[in-house]
Amino acid sequence: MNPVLDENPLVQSRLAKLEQWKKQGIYPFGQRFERTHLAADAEQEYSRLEASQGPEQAAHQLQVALAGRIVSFRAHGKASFAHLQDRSGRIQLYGRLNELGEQGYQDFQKLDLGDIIGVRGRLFRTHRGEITVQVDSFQLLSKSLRPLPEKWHGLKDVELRYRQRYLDLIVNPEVRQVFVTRSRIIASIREFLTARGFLEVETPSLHPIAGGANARPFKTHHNALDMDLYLRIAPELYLKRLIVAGLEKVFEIGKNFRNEGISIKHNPEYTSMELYQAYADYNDMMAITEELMATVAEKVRGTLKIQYQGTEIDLAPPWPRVPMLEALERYAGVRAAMLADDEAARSTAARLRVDLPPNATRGQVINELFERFVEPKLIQPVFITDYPVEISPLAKRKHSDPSLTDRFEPYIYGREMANGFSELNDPLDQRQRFEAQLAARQRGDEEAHMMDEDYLTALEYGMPPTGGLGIGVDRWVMLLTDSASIRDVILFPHMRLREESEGEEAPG
RNA sequence: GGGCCAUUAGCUCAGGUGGUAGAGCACCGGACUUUUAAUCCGGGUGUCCCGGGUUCGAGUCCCGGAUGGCUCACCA
Repeated sequence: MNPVLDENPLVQSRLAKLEQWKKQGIYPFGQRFERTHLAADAEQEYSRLEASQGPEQAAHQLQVALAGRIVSFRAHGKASFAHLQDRSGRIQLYGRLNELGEQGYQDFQKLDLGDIIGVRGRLFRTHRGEITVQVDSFQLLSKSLRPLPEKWHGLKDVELRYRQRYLDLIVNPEVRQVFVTRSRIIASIREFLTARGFLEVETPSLHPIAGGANARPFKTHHNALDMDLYLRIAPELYLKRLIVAGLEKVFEIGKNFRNEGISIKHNPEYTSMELYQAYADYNDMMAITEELMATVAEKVRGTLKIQYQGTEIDLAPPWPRVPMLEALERYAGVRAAMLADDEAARSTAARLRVDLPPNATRGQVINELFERFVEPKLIQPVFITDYPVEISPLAKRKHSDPSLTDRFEPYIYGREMANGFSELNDPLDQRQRFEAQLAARQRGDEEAHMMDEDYLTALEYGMPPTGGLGIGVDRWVMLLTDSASIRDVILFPHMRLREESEGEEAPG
């Protein structure tokens, strides 16, 4: 990434060619070009022609106009081969002196890897069997001034791949495939939900109060209003206002922003899908979760048995439902009796050498023990249910045990994939929960909720019993594209700013 | 933020114990009208991440810093 364009000799030679084109009266950053085919369509149509008319008859019959980037070039004296890449793939070009003429062929040889051209020609099949465009004419549509990464090894440097994703996408076809799959996943989600009567909505990203999740927000400022705002950490509380409004079935796919660490599983901005359904509960949400995830997997992978990082995951519903306390006993040997109250829970944690704040509640202990001992073991899809009320400030209490909630999270490959519950619609209980969160905040928990009076007002008008669900789309895409890092499924993952090369920091 | 590792040509990478920087691709010049990682002949194009230090001499050793990867902590 040399900011000074003309220092690099490779760039120098391309700039020289640029001048040559200009001298010939050809502006090297051209106009629109009318294509007749994409590379893949041209190949397909030619194959059909061969099948119907026979290979000899088909040759040089099909006229095409294609456009794309030159990604390989093999000169053979008075004839040259190249590959042209467009969004559908690559097709070979064959340019000869015979068709192009003296000047045309000279120009053809002046092309550099990376140049973007439009070609017109006729298809034929070479001796080696590759469908190829015999180029009759071409025009330079955009001159490339920088050399592309290596053609055989591609671009490996992870930092360059993320920082200059366009290069990654040009030279690494499997990367392009990941993002095509990502797009298909999101399209499938929309299709699935709209077919079931859900309304897609868009709620604000700038929140006066960051709510709907336990997370640290980014802060920003509105100048004209002279008002601090937060980038949303979840759309939840706005979507539930829409349930109060009577929209009944809504969903939103969008970005959340969390001011927290970056890791293989975390990007500061990430995509979530949240849905809310009036008159439903968390059992309905589990059903919709497994059905949605299975349907999308089937659509993009063609199977419910997918490979992830060498492990087979079977997404076929129904997935088992296991209450959290039961999971703790089954996977960690911790019985519910050992977690009877705050005191007992803390001493159990101490015995298991799990560090917790001295005033940790029973719910926090349960959550901590679960994450530590159970989560990594949940490889095949499973719903963990009945989360402690202390860590679920927006979920409805269980009828049978008010210390727990009607909440679930599906786990796959040891990862939390989603979060859903029967929504708390009792405004009085909700106020108490917020107050408990405020108390936690005062004790230094920066991720605890803020008081949201406006949301409470909405609840006070009456919200129907509602099931809600949030899915982390990026992690889902990781699973379905067998990607190890969240950065491999985000086009431009967050990267630190490069240090300016001038030595601005004081020596010693 | 802590720990470990990495950073050498446009790209992919080599460079025991300190002694004038290398290969493949790409690029430049030449040959070649069905090649495909084309081939053949000739050419190395460099801020060895940055800044100090040790040394007669540093890509290599020491210190500090930057960026990235993995990992731990926090989170989805």
